[in-house]
Amino acid sequence: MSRAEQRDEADCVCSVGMKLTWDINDPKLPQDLKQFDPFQEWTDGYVRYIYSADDKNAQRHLSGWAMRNTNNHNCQILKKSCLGVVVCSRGCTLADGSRLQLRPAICDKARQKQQKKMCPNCNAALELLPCRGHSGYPVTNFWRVDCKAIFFQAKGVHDHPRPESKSETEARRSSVKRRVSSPPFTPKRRLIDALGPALLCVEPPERISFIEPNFPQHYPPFQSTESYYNPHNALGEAPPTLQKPANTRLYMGRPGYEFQGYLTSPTYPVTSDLCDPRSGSQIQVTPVLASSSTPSSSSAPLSSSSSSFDPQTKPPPAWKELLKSSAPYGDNHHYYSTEYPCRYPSNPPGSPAALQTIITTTTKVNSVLRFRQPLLSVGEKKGLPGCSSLLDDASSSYSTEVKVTDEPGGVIKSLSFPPEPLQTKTERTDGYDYHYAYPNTYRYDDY
DNA sequence: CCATGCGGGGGTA
DNA sequence: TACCCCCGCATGG
Repeated sequence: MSRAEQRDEADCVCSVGMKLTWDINDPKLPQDLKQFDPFQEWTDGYVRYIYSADDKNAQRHLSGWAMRNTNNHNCQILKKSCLGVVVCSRGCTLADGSRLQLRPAICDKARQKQQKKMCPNCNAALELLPCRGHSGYPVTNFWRVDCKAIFFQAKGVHDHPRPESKSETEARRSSVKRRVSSPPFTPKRRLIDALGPALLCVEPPERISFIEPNFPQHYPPFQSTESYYNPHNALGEAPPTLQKPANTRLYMGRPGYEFQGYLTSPTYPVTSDLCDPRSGSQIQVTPVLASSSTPSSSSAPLSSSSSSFDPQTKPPPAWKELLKSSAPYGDNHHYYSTEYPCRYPSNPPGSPAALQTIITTTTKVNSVLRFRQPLLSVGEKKGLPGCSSLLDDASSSYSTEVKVTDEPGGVIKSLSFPPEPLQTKTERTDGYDYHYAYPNTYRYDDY
């Protein structure tokens, strides 16, 4: 790599994964990686990240979104699809103005059970708002392990609010256990019973820590490019700097049909992604974050926010495209499907979204891989956990140069998302029911 | 209990 | 053949 390229890379405020051109299905993934991306908890959009194989969160295939394992019949690539978010079917507003946004249980049975419960606030039924962010199908995340790296690729743009994060859910769960075992019955107990661990967010934010220190719950005032690209970031000993782009992003409403800037749970840092093309409205954030949110910072190393540096990471509303009513969940969700603004975004013809759908295949990649790379050791078992790399034999290192080809990766790379103005005005027609404007997630503070 | 993974298998285009 | 989803099983916290 030339010096110029190195510099370029250093200056480029872009994730490592997105800088390289690759697709999760490629026979050969980039090799000799020198940098890794810090773990991203809330990925959204058609993004790619490359984590260190030592990154525990990556090893666990973690995601803030409730993702469930999906069988793609390919042991090399783990595929997970988004379950959406559980909300009050009535869309009631909690005392603090927030709304209920529970994390769908991953386990099918647990989820069914969960949905039978009532909204602790208005006693209405709870409803699962499915994700249809990927051409009508749930957003999918793909994980693939290569000896020294864990490749992550996401396809689709979540068209629903964020559920509480896994850590929050767990924190509450444990919290519930503690309480349930002591006090007999209190008004609050009712809520607990109603939602199980889901609504007991009584723990102070501090308690809700992520598996790794990498998850800044408190955002430091600044982050240098160095820290961002520091491989150690992904190793668990991350410096206390802002480095979780997606994670720090407030799920801002999308222009035209946003959730009116619904935020994630109160425990999340108040940061916004003003550079998010989808963020039509802007939020005033703390000076700290504001600094990394100014338009000019989109190219500044100060912010590691993927949302601010990578257009592909934050595709414009157009991405919500194809959420045609004919989609899988088309009718069931009268409420959401017909009124939920994000369900009906406009999608300019030939939008990246449309193109992207072209590269979403993963199933049975083995066969593909075999075709493309005879040397591939198909016999390899379980690529993910270990270092089963199917690339062991790939003596030649993968070119890290952008290859503009007809390959999936090439397509991605060549894509340039339409500037947000394009759809800043879509469908927020009058009829829009703001029931689903999520100013916040629920918060339980009637203690 | 429930999160996760795995893999068989059905349905559809 | 590609891709989606469901289901049961096993494991582990």
